[in-house]
Amino acid sequence: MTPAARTSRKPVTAKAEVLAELPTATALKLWVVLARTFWAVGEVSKADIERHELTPAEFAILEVLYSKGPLLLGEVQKKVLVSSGGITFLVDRLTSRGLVERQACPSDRRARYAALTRRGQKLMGEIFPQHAAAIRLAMSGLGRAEQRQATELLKVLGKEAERQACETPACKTAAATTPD
Amino acid sequence: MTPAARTSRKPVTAKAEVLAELPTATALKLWVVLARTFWAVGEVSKADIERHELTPAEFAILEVLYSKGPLLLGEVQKKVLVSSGGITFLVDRLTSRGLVERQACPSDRRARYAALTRRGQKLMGEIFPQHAAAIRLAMSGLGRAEQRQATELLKVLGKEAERQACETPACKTAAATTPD
DNA sequence: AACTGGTATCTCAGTACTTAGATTCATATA
DNA sequence: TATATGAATCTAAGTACTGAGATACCAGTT
Repeated sequence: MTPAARTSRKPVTAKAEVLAELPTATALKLWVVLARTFWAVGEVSKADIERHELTPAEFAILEVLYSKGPLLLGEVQKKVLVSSGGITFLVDRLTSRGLVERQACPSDRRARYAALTRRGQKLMGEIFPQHAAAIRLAMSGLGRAEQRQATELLKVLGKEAERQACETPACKTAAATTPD
Repeated sequence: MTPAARTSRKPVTAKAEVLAELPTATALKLWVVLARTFWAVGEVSKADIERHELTPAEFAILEVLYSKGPLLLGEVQKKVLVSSGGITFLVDRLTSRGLVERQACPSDRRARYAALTRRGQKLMGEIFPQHAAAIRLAMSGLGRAEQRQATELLKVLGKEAERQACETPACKTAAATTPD
């Protein structure tokens, strides 16, 4: 095909179709769909969490402590993606409800562990399976193989975006957390 | 293969590997990666938006008005995923900055349009292309074909999750918006 | 030992929203 | 027409955080 032939067969497409071919439009569309999908799943998740009088951020803390055991506050912060003042505030509130407690770190007197209390353990033992089932249902639009495929794509996407986000001066959170 | 043979060849895998095979674990992992990726891209987006003294929600309103033209407040609300009080508040603030104005709706005296002012148009004409480029860069971990694939998967995922989210009594926003 | 730079947590004022309810109007039904 | 139901927006009070700075500590250098 000659260059002339290529340019001359320029199709009569709608403006939107042409735009959809452009790299920027492809990226913007993915961003919109990503945001919307996150929102939708988040709403389902939130509806389940609110039954227990917890905010999503509080639940995220309980969840990570439940699955990983005691963690330094800074580690929790990176996992749940809140500000430094945020974990202090959230852990305070969970502590006042008797679900979480702080523990001293032997090797570093600045640092403190957050850990589930026995009551927190018991609570999560009851509500985590329900919550996991709700998430599983929320994800049921995709089969398992598709879910894994989506996970892989998002992981690659997120890794590069995270790199960019953290090279800006303002990024204090989440710097080097391997999402496993 | 007899049932006995199937059970007897039970492999000696690590606990995590076994869990990764379970449907619930697959879904939970996707949820975590989805949240983290959304956060990372959102941080990049936010960093760009804040250069213009705008919040992400404010920018989202400007963006949708810029690309779609005047829209009823309720339509804007569904697009940018905030509460009903939220758009009133946000449009008020954008109005006070001279970027947006309200217009009467001829066919329904309850309803009002939000529209960009000339100043808002001008502003978006300058900053939207920059922002689009930033998003494109944030998405550059994936090639274009992969981005389209991710978009398709997320669309299907989001559609089902949105259906579930909106069947709960608390869902007031976003009910029937086709993300185009 | 004193100093420097860096890190972990905390404090607190500020803010961007949310939630619940009120208001105004539209639409359908009797 | 009257009434009921529901939708679109607004109001006001409340809340879950954020961001910037303070404090306490660690680790390496002089």
